[in-house]
Amino acid sequence: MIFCKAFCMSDDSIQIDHIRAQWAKARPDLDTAPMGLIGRLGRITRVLSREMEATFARHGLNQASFDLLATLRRAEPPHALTAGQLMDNMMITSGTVTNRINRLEVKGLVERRADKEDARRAIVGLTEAGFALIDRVIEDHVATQHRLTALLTDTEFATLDAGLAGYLAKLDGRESG
Amino acid sequence: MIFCKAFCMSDDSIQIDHIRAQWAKARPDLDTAPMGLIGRLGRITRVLSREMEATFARHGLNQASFDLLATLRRAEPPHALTAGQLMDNMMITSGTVTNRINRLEVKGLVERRADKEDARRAIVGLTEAGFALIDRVIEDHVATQHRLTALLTDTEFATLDAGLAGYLAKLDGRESG
DNA sequence: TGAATTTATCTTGATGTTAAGATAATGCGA
DNA sequence: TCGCATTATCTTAACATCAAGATAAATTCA
Repeated sequence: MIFCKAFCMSDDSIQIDHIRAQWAKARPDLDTAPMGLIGRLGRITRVLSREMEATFARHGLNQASFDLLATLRRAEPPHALTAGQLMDNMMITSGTVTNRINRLEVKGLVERRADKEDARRAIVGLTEAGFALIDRVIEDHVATQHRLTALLTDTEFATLDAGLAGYLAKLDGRESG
Repeated sequence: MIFCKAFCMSDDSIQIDHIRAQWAKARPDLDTAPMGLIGRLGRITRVLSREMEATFARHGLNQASFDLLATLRRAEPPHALTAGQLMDNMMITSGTVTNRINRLEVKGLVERRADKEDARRAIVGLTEAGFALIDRVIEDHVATQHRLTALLTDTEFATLDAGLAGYLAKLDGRESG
């Protein structure tokens, strides 16, 4: 066997509560209640990411390339941004931006256009093929996200979404707020 | 500027709701409500991960190496597991397990011991140094997690934790349930 | 016993990420 | 105008991850 549990995510995968029970034995002095919440957040994100990656893979993309194409697609026409703007939008380092652009440029999905105002910059825009592709992928992606959240009732969805929004606001507003 | 927004996570970082507003303009036919919930999940996980990585880094570790040491520490005495057991526990591929063990073996934090029952296996155990280190790190880690969840009131914490637990149960119980 | 199969782990090659530093264009102040 | 700090991007080196396949030991069963 090369790989199993990580794909199945089945019941016998190690559960968060089981991990907490192990810690309770090994280090009964520790209060691991936060570990429960944070662990579940990470586990859910992981499960969802895997499913979404599968959607991207059907179109020959991954999370990284989808992220860049989607960022360009939802930008104002003509759907083009500089590397710096992409860095800010996607919250990744400059080296990662360069790498992502390069991969997509090779595939003919984006192109670098000279910026007449500042020769240091290149404007990265969707090619015709890139625009057509991301417009198909985003529909598939939204459908996948619907499927993944359809497990929740409307009330559960609203409660969870509100709880997450509140927590994110508090996390974001710590230093700068 | 090499890197800013991704570290600050300040108010001017691109917000989930802003992304949804962009999509509403670019593709008004799409219902992006699920994107809000899933996006916030991912964003929160990312913020928390970054803070926890900082804790690990203070001890010369990262998420990957902490994960392996912690898995061994909370296992039954003598705190040793085979590569396959580590693979199941950490939900990673066999190659990743090998790589993680190698890194920690070089650092003298874990050691491979021969398994008399099955020569294909090696039993991976904490060294004295590894045991002492993870026992210090886990305290720091738990403190970090407390700090990160202390932003929530008791009620908010309980509501969010219950919502996450319910969602995770539904995600896990799809195929196999 | 001996061949075929299964199991456990490791190796390889590709991709993605970051931090740090290199490269090169811009623009400000003297 | 010239020099220098700033800005924008790219390059490099190190590391993490996975899928696929290689290696080697154990097990099955004829």
